[in-house]
Amino acid sequence: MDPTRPQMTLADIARLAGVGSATASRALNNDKGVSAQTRQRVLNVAAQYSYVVSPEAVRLAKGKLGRVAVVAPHLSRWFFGEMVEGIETVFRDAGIDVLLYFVGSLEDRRAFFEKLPARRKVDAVIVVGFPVEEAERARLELLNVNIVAAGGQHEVYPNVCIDDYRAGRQAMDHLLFLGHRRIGMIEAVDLDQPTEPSGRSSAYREALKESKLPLDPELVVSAPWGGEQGAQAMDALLSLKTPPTAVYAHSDEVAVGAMRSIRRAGLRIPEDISIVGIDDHPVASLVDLTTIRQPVRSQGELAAQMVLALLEGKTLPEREITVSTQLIVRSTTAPPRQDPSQISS
Amino acid sequence: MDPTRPQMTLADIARLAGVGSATASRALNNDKGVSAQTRQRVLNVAAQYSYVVSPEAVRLAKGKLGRVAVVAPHLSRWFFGEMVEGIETVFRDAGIDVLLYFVGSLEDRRAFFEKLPARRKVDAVIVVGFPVEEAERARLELLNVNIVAAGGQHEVYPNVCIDDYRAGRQAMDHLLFLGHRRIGMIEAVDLDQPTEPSGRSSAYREALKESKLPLDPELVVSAPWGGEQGAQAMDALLSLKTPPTAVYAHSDEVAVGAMRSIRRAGLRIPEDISIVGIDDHPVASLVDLTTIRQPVRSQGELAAQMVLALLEGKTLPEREITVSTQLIVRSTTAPPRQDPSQISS
DNA sequence: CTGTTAGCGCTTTCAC
DNA sequence: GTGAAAGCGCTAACAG
Repeated sequence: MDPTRPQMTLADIARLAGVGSATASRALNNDKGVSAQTRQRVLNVAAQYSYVVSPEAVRLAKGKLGRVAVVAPHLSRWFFGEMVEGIETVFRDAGIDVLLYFVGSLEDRRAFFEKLPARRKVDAVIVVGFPVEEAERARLELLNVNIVAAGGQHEVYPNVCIDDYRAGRQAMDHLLFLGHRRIGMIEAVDLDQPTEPSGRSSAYREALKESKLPLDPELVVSAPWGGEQGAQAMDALLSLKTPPTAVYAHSDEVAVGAMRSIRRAGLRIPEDISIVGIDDHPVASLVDLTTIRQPVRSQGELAAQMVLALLEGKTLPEREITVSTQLIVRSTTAPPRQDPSQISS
Repeated sequence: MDPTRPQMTLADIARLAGVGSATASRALNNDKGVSAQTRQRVLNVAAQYSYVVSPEAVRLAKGKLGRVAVVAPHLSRWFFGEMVEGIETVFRDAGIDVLLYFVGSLEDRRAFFEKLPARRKVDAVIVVGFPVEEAERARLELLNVNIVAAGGQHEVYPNVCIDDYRAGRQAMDHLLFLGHRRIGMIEAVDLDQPTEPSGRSSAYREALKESKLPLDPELVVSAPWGGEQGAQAMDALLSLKTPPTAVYAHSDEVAVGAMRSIRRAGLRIPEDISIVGIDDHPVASLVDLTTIRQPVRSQGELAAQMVLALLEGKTLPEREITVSTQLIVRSTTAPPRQDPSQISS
């Protein structure tokens, strides 16, 4: 418990084993050029004193850090936690340490890119779930290391993500196929982070256009990620003269919030209103929410593997990996009750 | 992007500024004993080349790591993510780096304590949300650093957590006050981690005893944390000859799963069955779940602050901080419909 | 105030 | 095969 650690040094071990420190080093590192005998002797002594090398010194001496930074704007939300789990697992197995940087607020984020606390501490960085801005990229350059994006698509860096447009279309096409003609959308935005126009939004417009349906602006509302916000957004939709018969939410968390609003308004799901989300968050199956599933943990794993490859000096076979999404039909979607044309006419 | 970073060294800056490296060091570190002029000159040169010190070298030289390890068995679950957010925030503000170790499976956990990857890399470690076992404690000793437990009560290490017994009693007393006499409990266990008997369970027994109610073993079921598991456990409870009129779940996630089972069984909440959870997970308010709220993020912050204090050599005013919990009544609990005495008689 | 000189603990030539 | 010695980049005495 003594913070001032009186650790043994390589030199100690070497002396105890009766060899030079160079030999001790070689023995401990499994380097070749040491007789089996000598090596064993060193190993024994090391074990006896439960000696471990000082990672700091090793790094100083060989110039490699063996560490990577993971930067995430959230940790308590399932998507991000799951992503980080995937990342950590891969790096741990590769013997690389993960330095975690949580940039929850805009302020945190600014501070991170301004101060670059990871400078000279990591061999690479993975940004999780948010698009890096122009100015931030310039700062990141200073790190002079490889950057990979996970879950927040990015043209500039190698990345792994889903096809947001496609996911959105899967959701919309499902609703359209069921016969819905008046569909609302709850766009997710992140108040604490700069948001870029998402394929999830354009999917809505394109789908309507292809179905020759009008784009009614009042059917589109924005809400920060999160259930409560989704609930509020839904309230707005419900207060319209002609509420939608179905709602497409950008995330399950938002969708679940919306469901509460619908129920509180005395309406039934899916009889009166259908709703579909994106993610297949664990809660989705618990509330029987129809959704578009995306594999999150594997996105994290893939991103970490990309970093590993980059670190080994390999060239990535593909700078961009898109993992596929899948419609999961549960019980929050059904055909509209009455012919929507009657409503609008 | 070149992994072989041709960084400038302190010596370079010193030469460029026309001073000795010691002076340069002092200037950069804001140490006193440097004339404003000289300091400015050094600072200018450093800025010009956007120089930053090598943390590795600094640490080697001064023997402090400035890093702490956070060990968590989950990251994708709200409780853990929230906890880590709190921890990270405090350490970041203190200029300390967080090394993240995710020990999701029993195997990971064993490997962590066996290999102690954090050895000589951190000044302290925070274990999040799980009790450290005897044997593991012995291994941890080898790290020779301060250990603090967050969210998983622990008699051995300084820690911050809630009073599980009290939380359980708040839940049980609420149900009893409403008039329930036949109350089921869904105990949470962690299959992937060794579980210790929880105050949340004894609270159930004590509450019944105090109310002079019988302890019916079939009313107690165990389930791993998680909604699906909670749902299954609830199914078991529903299949009893005389199902409970109320259920006390050890966590909200489990409770939400249970709610699905209840609804699928065609029963209404709270008319037919009441249910209460623990946590006040974000989803709780979305499904109007009555629960016992615990402040999670602040537990993380407090734990980190304890570490900070320990690192400064201070003695902790209290080795154990208990944060309080609070009953949040929403709409999943109500008095039982019929006099329970009629059922049991 | 500032420069010189040792290390910090390990890896890595380069001789032996 | 093995050891001696020179760093890796910085900090911390110790002189000036």
